[in-house]
Amino acid sequence: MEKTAAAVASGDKQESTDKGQAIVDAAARVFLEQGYGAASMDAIAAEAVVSKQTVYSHFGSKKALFEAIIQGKCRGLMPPDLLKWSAGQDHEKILRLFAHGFLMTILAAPSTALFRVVIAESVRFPELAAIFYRAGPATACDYLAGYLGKLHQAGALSAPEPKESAHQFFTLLRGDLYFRRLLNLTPPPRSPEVEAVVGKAVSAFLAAHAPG
Amino acid sequence: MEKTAAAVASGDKQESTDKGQAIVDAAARVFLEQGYGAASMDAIAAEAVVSKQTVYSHFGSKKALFEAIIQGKCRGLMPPDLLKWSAGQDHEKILRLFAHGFLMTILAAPSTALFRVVIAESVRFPELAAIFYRAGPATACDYLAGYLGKLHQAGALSAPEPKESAHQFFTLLRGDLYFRRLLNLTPPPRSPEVEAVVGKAVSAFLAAHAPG
DNA sequence: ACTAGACTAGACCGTCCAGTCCAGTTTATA
DNA sequence: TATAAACTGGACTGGACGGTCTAGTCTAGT
Repeated sequence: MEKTAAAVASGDKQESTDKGQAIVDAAARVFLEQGYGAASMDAIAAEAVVSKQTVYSHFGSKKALFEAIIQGKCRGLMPPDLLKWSAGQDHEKILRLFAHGFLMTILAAPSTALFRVVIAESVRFPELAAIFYRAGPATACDYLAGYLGKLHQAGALSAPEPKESAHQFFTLLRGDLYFRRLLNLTPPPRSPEVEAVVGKAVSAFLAAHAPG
Repeated sequence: MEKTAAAVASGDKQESTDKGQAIVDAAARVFLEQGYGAASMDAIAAEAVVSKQTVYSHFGSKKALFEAIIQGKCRGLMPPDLLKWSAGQDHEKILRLFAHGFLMTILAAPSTALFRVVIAESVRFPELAAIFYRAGPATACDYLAGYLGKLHQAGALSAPEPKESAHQFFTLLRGDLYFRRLLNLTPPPRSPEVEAVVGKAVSAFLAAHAPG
């Protein structure tokens, strides 16, 4: 019972037990694949190879389980190493590398599945949408804005409002390919296709931020 | 019975009868508000002030009704007059006007509601996602590409690949505001906020397409 | 050996929903 | 006015689902 209460109260805690982790994994799979409404607790229990009662012991309700899963997935949205770059290098190259990693991440199946579910449930679960935004786009934007601010000070490019510029950078990356991906009209792209998008986006961004 | 068969066979036909139209309107409201799964046929019948049997006489099943509604909504996605512009004017001003109208349309409640539902059901109803894409983004893109092609020939800006450029224009418009709107984190914006987005987007676009 | 607590399998309850059926009523047309 | 079609309203079926309950098993610590 201790575990139950703890898990329900603070979704932050990692489910340490085998069963708990199995439930989390299974629920993530089922929810991201089928959405909140279509996912059944029976299906999740079966997927976790666990009795339904065990699911309810760990997470008191379908809603609580869903919120815990989505919050957990949001936490892992942005790979932290993606935003590490050393100063004093060719900034165009760095931007390209960063953009490539970012796009490959958000175009991959897990990210799009999560995004679709969050959008679909943004009316029923407004907090989850906010958590998603903060953990994903907002975080990435903050990091990039810091870097752009340094570039601006160094005179490498003109970005007097780094946050605005960072938003525009990500906006350029979320182009038609991302749009079609969201609508499930195209499978996760390979690196070369992403490279093409990155090239055009970075060029346009630098053109719009030419120094002087 | 004639109407029934016809309506089911070809979703293209307009529901001309009062009841038929009432069902279409009600279903659109309920589906866009609640999504496919959460919408019940009883609720739709009640909303249309019609018996459930009448709903089933016009549209044979929930799936058929949903597809007809979404297809109909997609058809009206892009206001046709939005893309009419006369030649020989200040092209920056024209682009701004066009962008403003486009953004106001896609940020309004009906468009975002439709988009959310289409994304949510893009796995269960892949054809609907394709129809949406063709009727909305693809159509708008084609029109703009035509205009950009003329501007390129006239030397007003450099757009050797008008379709690519058109995509980039729309991409710039679908910025952070659009993103937050999708996630239901912000209400439909007023004209001034949209104007600010348009200003930055058009500036960046023109900078990246400077002639010569 | 005893005990506490996690776990299982599955029956079970109440609810909701897609879709059917039907007896009776309205409406338009000939 | 006669007739056919559209429509109504509500009962009904069959099944799914969220959530609860119970009887009993397994395991670890004492």
